Amino acid sequence: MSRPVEFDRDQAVQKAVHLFWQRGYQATSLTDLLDAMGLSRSSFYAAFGDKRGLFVECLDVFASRNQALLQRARDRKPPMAALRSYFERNFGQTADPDLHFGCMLVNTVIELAAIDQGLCDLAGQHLKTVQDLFEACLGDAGAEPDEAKQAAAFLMMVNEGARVSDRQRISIPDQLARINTAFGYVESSIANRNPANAQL
Amino acid sequence: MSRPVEFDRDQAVQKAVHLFWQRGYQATSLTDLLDAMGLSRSSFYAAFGDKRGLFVECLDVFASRNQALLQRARDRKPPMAALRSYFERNFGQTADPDLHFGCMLVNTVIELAAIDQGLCDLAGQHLKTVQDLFEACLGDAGAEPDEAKQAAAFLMMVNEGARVSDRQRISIPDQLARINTAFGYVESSIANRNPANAQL
DNA sequence: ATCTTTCTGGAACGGTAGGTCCATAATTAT
DNA sequence: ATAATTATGGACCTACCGTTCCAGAAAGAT
Repeated sequence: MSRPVEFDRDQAVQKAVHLFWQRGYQATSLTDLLDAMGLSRSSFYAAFGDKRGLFVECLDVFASRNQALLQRARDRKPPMAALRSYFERNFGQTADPDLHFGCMLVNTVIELAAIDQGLCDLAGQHLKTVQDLFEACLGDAGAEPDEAKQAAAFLMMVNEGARVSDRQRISIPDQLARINTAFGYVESSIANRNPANAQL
Repeated sequence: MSRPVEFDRDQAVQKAVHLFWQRGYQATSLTDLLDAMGLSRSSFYAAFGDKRGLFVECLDVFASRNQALLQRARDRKPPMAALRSYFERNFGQTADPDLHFGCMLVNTVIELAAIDQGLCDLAGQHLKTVQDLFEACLGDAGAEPDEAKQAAAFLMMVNEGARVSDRQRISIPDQLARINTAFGYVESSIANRNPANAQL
C-alpha cells in the first residue's frame, strides 16, 4: 500500500527510556531524543504524538521491565532473596560504574510533582504496583497479611530512599550495607512473630 | 553615599527558596522568581549574580534551617523523640494540606544528578551533615559508635524515601505508619543490644 | 540645590525550546 | 510504468529561556 516505516520502534523507545531515565523529562530536549533515536522530527511526531506522549510510553516500558525483573526473581528464588535481588540490582553488578540513574519512576515523581501531576501520578501508580509485588513476596515468606502490607509499605520507602542514594554515587558497599540493615530488620521481625519460619 | 537597596534581601531569598523547593531548579523561570521576589531583572542580577548563584544560596538557606530544626529538637527532647520529630515534620502538622514539597535537598539530588553535578554534590553534602546529626542523636540514645553509624545511614535512606513518598501525596496516616515502622526497627535493635536502655 | 553614586524598570539580545508544515523520496498495488 | 499512499528531511514558526544593557529615578553628601 505505501512506504513502510524505516526505524525499529521498540529500539527507538529503548533509547528514549535510557535518555529520560538518565536526564529526566525537562532536561531531555527533542533534539537529544532525535539524535539518540535516529529519526527525524516528522517521523517522531507521526509515531509518538509529542514529547509527553513518548514519555508516557517510556514510563510504561520502564515499569513493566522493572516488574518483570522482580517477578522473574520471585519465580526462581526464595521470596526474601528475590526481594533482596530487586533492591541490589544496579548496585555493583553492572558493568558501567557511571550507571547511577536511580529509578526512573522515583526520578519522575520528584521532578514532576509540581509540574505535571498526570505524569507524577502515573509513575506513582507504577510504584504502587511494585509495592503490591513486595507484599506478595512477603506473603510468600510467611508474613501475616497485615504484617505483609505494613512491611511492603516500609520496603517501598526504603526502595525510594535507596534510589535517591544511588543518584548520589554513594559507594557500593555502603549502599549494600544500608539495604542489608533494612532487610535484617524486616526478616527478624517476620521470624520473631512466626518462629516456625526460621529460614526464609 | 548613594541610593539604598529597596528590597529585603533575606525575605526575597525566602520567597525563592519556596519556589525552588516546590518546582525545582529547571521549572522555575527567572520570571517566576522576579514576580515572587518582587524585584526587577537588573536588581536581581546585581544582587545574586545569576539564577544558579541564587539557587546555591537557597540550598544553603534551606539546609541550615533544616539542620537548625533538628538541632533544636535535640536540645529539647529525648534523642529518639527528636529524631522522630524530624521525620514527622511536614506530615500532618502543617496548616496547608497541599504543602507536599518533600525535601529540597533530595529533590535537587534527583533533578540535577545528570545535569549539574556541582549542585547535586552540594545538596548531597548538606544531606551528609544531617546524617551526621542523626548519628549524634543515636549516640545520645545509647547506641554504640558503629551501631550509630550504621543506623544513621539507614535512617538517611529512610528519610530520602519518606520525602519521595511525601511528593506523591501519600496519606498522612500511611506516611506516619511507615516512619513508625522504621523507628520501631531501629529502637528495638538498640534496646536489644543494650538492654540497659529500655526506654530511649 | 547640585553632584555623585547606586539602584531600578524595561527594552533588547542571542539561543533554544517544542511543534508544524511541505516538498520530496520511497514503496506497494495495479 | 504509473498512480496512490505514506515516511522522511529540513526549513520554519512562535514562544520563552537566561542574560545584558542603558536611560532615568532616587537618595546621600556637600
